[in-house]
Amino acid sequence: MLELAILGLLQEAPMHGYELRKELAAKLGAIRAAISYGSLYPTLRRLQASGWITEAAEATTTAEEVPALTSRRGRVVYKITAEGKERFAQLIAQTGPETYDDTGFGVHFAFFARTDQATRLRILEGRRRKIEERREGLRDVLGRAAERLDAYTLELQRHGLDACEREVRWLEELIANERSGRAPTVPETGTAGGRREDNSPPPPGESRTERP
Amino acid sequence: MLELAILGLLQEAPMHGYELRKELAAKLGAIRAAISYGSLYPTLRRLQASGWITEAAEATTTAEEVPALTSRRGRVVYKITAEGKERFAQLIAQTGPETYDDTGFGVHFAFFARTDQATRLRILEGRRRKIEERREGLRDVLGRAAERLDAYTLELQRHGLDACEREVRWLEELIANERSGRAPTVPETGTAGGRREDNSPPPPGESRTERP
DNA sequence: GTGCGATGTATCGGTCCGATACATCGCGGC
DNA sequence: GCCGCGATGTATCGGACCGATACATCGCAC
Repeated sequence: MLELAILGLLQEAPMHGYELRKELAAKLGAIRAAISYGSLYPTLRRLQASGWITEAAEATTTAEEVPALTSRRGRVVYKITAEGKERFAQLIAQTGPETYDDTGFGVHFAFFARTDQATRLRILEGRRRKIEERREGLRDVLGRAAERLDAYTLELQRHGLDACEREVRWLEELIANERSGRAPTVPETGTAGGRREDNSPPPPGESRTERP
Repeated sequence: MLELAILGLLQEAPMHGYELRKELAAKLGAIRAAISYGSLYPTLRRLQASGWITEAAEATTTAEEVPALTSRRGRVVYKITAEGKERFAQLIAQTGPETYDDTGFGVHFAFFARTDQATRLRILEGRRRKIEERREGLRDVLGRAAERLDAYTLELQRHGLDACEREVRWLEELIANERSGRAPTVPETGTAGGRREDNSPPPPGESRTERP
């Protein structure tokens, strides 16, 4: 998952570790906290070893004129390679069971703008199926095993069930929208005043600036 | 976290691994999928080594009369010890940062019936604080960085924000209820004579919207 | 000029997951 | 009778990811 996320972000711009972490937090803030360096750096190393990213060390203008007694550890900027882009395309289109858990789905969804429509639909439906199963499980417990559980546990299940139902509805909307060939339209989320209504959909194929 | 959950479940009744996993799934179904055996068995081993649980091997009536050519691997029933109960009491009352993340909060909440009111309040408020912070982060991104992100990413954030707002409201309700409610204190069931009877825990959110 | 918070790279131990293996049990179908 | 098959049941292994920690630089306020 981390691998996919990093490759996706580096596709937008070269970055160093710290930056990557922040961008990741901004992009995935809805589904998980900031990623740990204990995962980030080893993964970067692995990606580099696989040839999917390269190190583009900071252009310390007029570089080694400064002897640097303490071997200055400059920040390391990473950049995706052509192979890396291929790898990303492969990972983003390939779905497995892990694609539908909370984190996996979140990461895939965050890069939907770079995903073809058929895959988007497949992922949304897979996610919906999974959440529906969770929902059924919770209904079962609340129905059949209710008297075995205390009030707090029951309340937890109820809250979870509510979240499931809500997510299914959200997914239904997205799926319908996807089928009709449009990007997500903004449903009335109670809050939020004037959000720009013209969220011009990212046309299935992305139209981002290629290679800055 | 797993340790706490296992100790809590075994406090209700002795169980073997498989059963433990199912009960865990039923009790925590709202927050996480079934726990993996790759975590469960090593943890059971650790708990046993620490003296918090003991192995109460199946009461194979008239035991070793059967030679058992293939050394029959019976199921292993675990039972909490007095030290284990102490350990549980300590873990359930002690709060750290991990108490407020999704899993940690879920596990603590699931055992609220065995938690004193002051701790319950502390945990609920800590969780609320954490979710409020997440909410602010999402609002920031949606407000300040909106044009940097594509429509899908924004939609993800909106959905996350919605979930945060909803959870905060849920927590507010629980907190209000806690402050005005009476303390339940559930004694041990199963083991030893349960002296005090009928403690109907507080109705956490009895005023929910209708549910089938 | 000094402390201090943000930026920045890196490692280590530990928790938990997913895949896999293997054995027993009850039951329906042939 | 017996055969397969799904549920029950215990167990291990490699890998992903986290949290704590360490250490270094930079800009800026006091």
